[in-house]
Amino acid sequence: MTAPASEHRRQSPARRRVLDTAAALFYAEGLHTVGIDRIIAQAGVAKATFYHHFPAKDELVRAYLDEEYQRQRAAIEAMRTASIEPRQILLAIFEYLGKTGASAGFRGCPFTNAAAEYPDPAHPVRRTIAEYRRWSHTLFRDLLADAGDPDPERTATILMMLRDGIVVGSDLDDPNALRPVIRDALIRVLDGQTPPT
Amino acid sequence: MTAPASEHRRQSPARRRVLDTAAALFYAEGLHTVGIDRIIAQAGVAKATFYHHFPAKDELVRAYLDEEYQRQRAAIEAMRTASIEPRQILLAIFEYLGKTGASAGFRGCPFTNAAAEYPDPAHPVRRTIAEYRRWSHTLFRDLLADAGDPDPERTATILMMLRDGIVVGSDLDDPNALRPVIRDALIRVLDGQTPPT
DNA sequence: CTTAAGATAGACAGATCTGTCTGATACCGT
DNA sequence: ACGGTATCAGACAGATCTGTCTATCTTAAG
Repeated sequence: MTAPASEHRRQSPARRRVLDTAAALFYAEGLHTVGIDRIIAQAGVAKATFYHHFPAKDELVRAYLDEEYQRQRAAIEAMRTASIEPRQILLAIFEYLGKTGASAGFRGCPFTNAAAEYPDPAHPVRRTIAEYRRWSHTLFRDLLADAGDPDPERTATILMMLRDGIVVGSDLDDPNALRPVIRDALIRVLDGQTPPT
Repeated sequence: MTAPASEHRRQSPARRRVLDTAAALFYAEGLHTVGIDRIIAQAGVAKATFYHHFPAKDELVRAYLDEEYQRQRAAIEAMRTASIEPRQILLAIFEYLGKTGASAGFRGCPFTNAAAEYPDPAHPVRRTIAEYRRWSHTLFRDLLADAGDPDPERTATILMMLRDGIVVGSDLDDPNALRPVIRDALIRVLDGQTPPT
């Protein structure tokens, strides 16, 4: 009746502490600048314990990104099962982007930031990033299709651009100047259909 | 009649070689992963010479970004003095973004990539990035004003989002799928004015 | 010619980082 | 009660990184 061994591992408190500490440090300071020593010290975990749960640092980075991915997926899935209007979900997503972008400690997108430090597209970390981005694009496409967009694939690609732009801009420019423009931008993209050239 | 000492320094061939090598390596592999040793080895420059021209590695990073900034500025300035229609310049800029985004070795925006590795907004590297982004925004705003946009400030902010989104997407997704959508996105933003809520 | 500046090779210090290993302790299910 | 698993503390190896320093060589201006 107990959970299998792999499950034990996943829910180990030490592992949990490492993951939480790593998430905070990685996001705030970057992947290469934060060393294992600092993570385990702050998490209060022995080095052997860390390497018992993660075969290497890259695997911790992967786990950090994967958890963030699952977190976002769960939040969106909750909205979709709540049977909210697809267009309302889109508005809510972009409203949320603006809000968190202007919140304290915001430091851009964990995935694009990670990509900047892992150039090799074949690297496992990059594969996780690619997975996340495929999911995002598919999510936009499906919502747009439900909302009756005439070309969901194309509009979803534009929404990805908008999303990335908001996140980058909130980090590098004044997020409060950006915030009131987001809704406008979204509406231009959603309602401004392009006449065939 | 000779150039002043500081000018000598700037145009030193060794310095030039270091800067070129650093630019290639930094862009392709990241800032923290590329060490001084590798740069000077590949540039064929002695360590003492390097530290004669740059007080520290961060200063090299700054110089690398600053040079990219000046390069872009010069290219744009050339277009503007050629008295091309402002809207045509905007179209050309975004066309260019799509083209380079799909070219071999593309690895995203040097500035946003650098920001991911330098979290502290007060750091000189971040200041250079901020300067570049202010210039970009101002450029968009002025072009839009010339082109008769009813709210150049606001539309410029949206164009910044679009720009960042294209660059990120070209790096992390399929750039060839993105390319044919760019013009559409740009036109939706430029022509789709939002009715006052 | 003299002198100052640019350049070279490479050793060196000091810090840091990843990953391994030892040895001991606590806990938990069977 | 036993055996596996998680955990701890910390030493250790090996690599790497930044920045300094010595000692020598070339070059060009005055």
